[in-house]
Amino acid sequence: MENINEIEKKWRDKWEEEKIYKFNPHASGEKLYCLEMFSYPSGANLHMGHWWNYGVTDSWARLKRMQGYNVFHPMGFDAFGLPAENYAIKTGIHPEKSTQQNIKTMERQLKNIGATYDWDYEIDTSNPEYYKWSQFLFLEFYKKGLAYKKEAPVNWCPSCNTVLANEQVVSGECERCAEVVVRKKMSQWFFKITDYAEELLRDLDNLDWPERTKNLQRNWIGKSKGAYVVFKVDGTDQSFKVFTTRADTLYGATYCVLAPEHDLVDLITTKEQKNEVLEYQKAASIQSEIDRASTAREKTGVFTGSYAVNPISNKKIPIWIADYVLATYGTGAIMAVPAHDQRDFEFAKKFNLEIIPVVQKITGKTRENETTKKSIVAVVYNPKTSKYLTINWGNLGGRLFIGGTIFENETALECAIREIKEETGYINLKFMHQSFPVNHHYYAFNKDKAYNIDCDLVYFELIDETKIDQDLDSEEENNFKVEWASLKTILDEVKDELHKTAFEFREEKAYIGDGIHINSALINGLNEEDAINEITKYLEKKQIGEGAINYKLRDWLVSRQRYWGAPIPIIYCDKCGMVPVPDADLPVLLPKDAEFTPDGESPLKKSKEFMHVKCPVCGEDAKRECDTLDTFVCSSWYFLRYPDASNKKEAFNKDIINKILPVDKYVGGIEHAVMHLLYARFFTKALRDIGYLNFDEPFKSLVHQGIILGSDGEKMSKSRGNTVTPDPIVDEYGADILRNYLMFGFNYIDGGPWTDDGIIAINKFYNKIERLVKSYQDEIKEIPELEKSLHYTIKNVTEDTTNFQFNTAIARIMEYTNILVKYESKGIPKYYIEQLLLILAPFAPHITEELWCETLKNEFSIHNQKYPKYDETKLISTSISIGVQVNGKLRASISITEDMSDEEIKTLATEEDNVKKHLENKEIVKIIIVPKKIVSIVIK
RNA sequence: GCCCGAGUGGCGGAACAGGUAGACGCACAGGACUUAAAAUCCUGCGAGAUUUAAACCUCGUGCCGGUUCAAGUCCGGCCUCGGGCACCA
Repeated sequence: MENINEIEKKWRDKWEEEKIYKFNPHASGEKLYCLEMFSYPSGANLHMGHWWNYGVTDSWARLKRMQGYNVFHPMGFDAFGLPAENYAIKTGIHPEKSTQQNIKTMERQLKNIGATYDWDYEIDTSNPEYYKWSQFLFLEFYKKGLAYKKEAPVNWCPSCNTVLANEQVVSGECERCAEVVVRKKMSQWFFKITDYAEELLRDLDNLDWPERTKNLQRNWIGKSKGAYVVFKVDGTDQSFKVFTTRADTLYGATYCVLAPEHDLVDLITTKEQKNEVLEYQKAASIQSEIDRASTAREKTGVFTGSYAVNPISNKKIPIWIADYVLATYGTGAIMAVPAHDQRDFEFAKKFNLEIIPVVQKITGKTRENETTKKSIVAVVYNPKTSKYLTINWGNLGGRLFIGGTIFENETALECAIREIKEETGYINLKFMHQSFPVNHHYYAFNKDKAYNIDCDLVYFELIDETKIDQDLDSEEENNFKVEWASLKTILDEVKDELHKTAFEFREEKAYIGDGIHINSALINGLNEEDAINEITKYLEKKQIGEGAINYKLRDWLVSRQRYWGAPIPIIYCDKCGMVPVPDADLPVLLPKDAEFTPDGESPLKKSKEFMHVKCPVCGEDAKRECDTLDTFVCSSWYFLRYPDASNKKEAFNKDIINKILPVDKYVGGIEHAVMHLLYARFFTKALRDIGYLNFDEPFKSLVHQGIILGSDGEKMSKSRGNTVTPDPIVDEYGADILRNYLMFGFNYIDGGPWTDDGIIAINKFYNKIERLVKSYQDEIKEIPELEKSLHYTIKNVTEDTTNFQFNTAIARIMEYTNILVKYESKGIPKYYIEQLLLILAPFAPHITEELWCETLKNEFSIHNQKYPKYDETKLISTSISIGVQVNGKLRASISITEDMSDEEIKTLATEEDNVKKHLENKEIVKIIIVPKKIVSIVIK
């Protein structure tokens, strides 16, 4: 289109002037709250991601709007945050100034998209009118005990000079700047999100959210079921609680481990161990999270000198401290069961602690009247050839390792050596280790006997090939071959469950599977589930433990040592202690004169005027809290403010928001899965409980747009130099063309690498439409082909757009357009042109408005028209082409009518030349007719 | 290690509930119009065999197997890539 930029501007001005997108809460039509995640007002122009998120979702909202929904579609800015502050440090320009400038720029840019936002509801989280209410809600939480201050080990980002929430630490690095996070003990503000762990988890089930996002949250909340067990410290009054998911293994707990930060450590460490313990604690405290969390690292730890008492076996067991136990999960202390936990196993091996197996793996099937005996399976490895010694029994039992029955007065090891010698002749063996025994059940056909055997697994390495004669009995003599087998051969050919287990256990490790309990007086013979129940019952009866649930989710750390955020409205008074700022004194304004020097201290602390305050209770001199709120706090409730954005008396009016919320469609990136999206859910639930809201979830339906990558398939970034800016495209082709290209060229959920190729195609498509519109005829005439195609198009475009499948929606419009082209020379009745424009209106708001008003001379505005509806009866075709399969292979296609009987269809299908050919000399077994889909003929 | 998601032409991507794989478009090739080019329009376009040509045939949705008249789609076992969590007791 000529002068596209002018045309687009003309209509945007007109829309604004006529206020056609003004939201009226009282208008008729079902309410529909469509929201895109708001963005940070960066100084630069909009990037492709903004167009992708905002432009495309706007088309969705437009379609709903034309369908008669009363759509609420606001926009605003998440304006607090580090970039503005860092910019201030660099340039000396105050964050407020740069932020306001950026917001101006961005508003202008956003308007160029041509979206349906009602700017009267705009939000700026850095505006005192807004953050006053962020502070108010903080105090509401404080008054309900949902906000508290606590000294705790917290995540510190040395580059951002502030603490971070757990959610903002990504693989041990700062989410924002990728600096390695360190652990610091500090007094900080938290929100009690953990109170809602269970509800946050449970309510996920009923949300119309992408499954993977729900999974991310489930994972993050990390529920696990288990039990608390109390351990007494031997010879003292002290005791400590541990959390375990395997209470059934309590008899196997041979030591305990406390986190180095555990409060009890100082109290129970003996004099002799004091130095070592202190040193270890110090070393642990300066470690980065990455180092500490590495599973690859060798286990370290120190003995405290004290002993605990195993509450069920009453055995004295040593108490150690080790950094593989985390202070922040469970109780910060564990009972160690080295036989059945890999970490404990590694630790016990290294420090020579006792290992007692209490769960025995079962292989084979149990039968009645079993004879018990003891036996071994021996695995011999030849390191020179990397092969294992096996016996190939052929049809009698396949490939096995060496097995045999233990004689009286013989140990498992002796038995293994004897059997290897007898069966294979090898005598120079190095004993490696013996693993936990297995309980094996089998039936011997030759003896007609069932066995229940206790089987020890013994492992050797071959020293050399020295061999003596085998000592075989007559039965064995001709029935097996001794063979060295490779790893692959063993994995392929050893089928026996016991021998497979023997091979699996060749590496020394803990056995974490199910089985029957042994060495466990109360629960011997039980499986894991029953044993856990029994032990939990026992603990509860004796009042030394109880069933319990634990979550990985930690409380949300909300205070930040930065300037550009909402000040935390708390006052510290020597006399009265911690005092909330009275509601009437809100907002606590950010001081203009703060210094931003990033030295780890809160900048607000340096403003004397700010810090100094009179205590609201006693009137004495007091000090303000100098930390600010995490920007995620401000973005956790913005969707509640939008519908009542200019309310000066309250954060939001209950009646208004309970009508417009929850958000019906929320669109934004998946990167917020366990930050914003989790926090917002928490806020909603907390505010519901405080009495403000009557709904449980903020976002009923959620869509994540994929990511538009650079043409190299990598994420767009300045440093990679692969960014594509929208501006030149908008200048050349206009906003509608860019929006449509984004919709058509990618799957919205997937995104993908950018290419320029398709833009010209979309431009051509709209040129074609412009030409078609100009060729309209005033006559009124129904053209059956167009009629059918039109309704098919309406149906598909409506459905696909509703599902965010814009690419296929546009494909269907292209099909309709291609059919219109066929009629171009004959002249197309105006009706079919109008319908085309109406269908297109949500996708190309400017172009369709221009053609609607200027070319067709219709009344302004196309966007106030009703979206076309399809008529099911128009979709019925006189004839349908369906396939004919013979034995599953497509052989022909036939044309049928809706009213044809099955018999007629059969006749038609079998008389098709090519079908006939395939039926020659064959017998028809059956013919399956799937209505309107396919005919399938089965022959013999 | 655990939990997700994805693998379809040269490319972006379609295929709704197991029913004619490759819609729509890009790129490419051929043609029409034109003095010429652009624009536009028409035709072809998964691979292979055969053929003067067409019909037609075989193979084909990461790999191996299974269920079914029929599998991109369902089931079992892998491979590769991407994402999340990760010493969570």
